[in-house]
Amino acid sequence: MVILTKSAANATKLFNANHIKIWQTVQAIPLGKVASYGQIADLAGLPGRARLVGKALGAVPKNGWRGREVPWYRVINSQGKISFAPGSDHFDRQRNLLQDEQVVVLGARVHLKTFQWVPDLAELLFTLDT
DNA sequence: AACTGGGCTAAAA
DNA sequence: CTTTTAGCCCAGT
Repeated sequence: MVILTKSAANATKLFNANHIKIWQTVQAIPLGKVASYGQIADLAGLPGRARLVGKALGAVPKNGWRGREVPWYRVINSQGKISFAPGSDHFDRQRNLLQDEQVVVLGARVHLKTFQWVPDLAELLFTLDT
């Protein structure tokens, strides 16, 4: 006998699944590099869902994921700018964390030509793993 | 079943 | 180079 429960629990699991993919992809961004929301969405297998990446990063568990930190602050928008309002607490926190790892932030801007993560094949395979 | 507003974006100006 | 425009997707209400 077969019971397919399309329950709320199941739905919740699917919802989290996308968040988890996003967190894992963000964990693959190397120290000192940044990526855009859209780039993370693409790498996570969720093309077109840049905004979901923003939401997922706002929902990162306090202790990280699977015992590792999720470097949410390495994700900025496609223009190379921090998306939080300049001067806000969030903005300052993100900028400080980036500068702590040698990423140069001028105003709200990071020079993508210099600091954007460009994963090679090996790195991509690694993220597809877990 | 609308409706809204986001840690967005590509393209145009 | 920067800013604006017009989509976009989706979770929460």
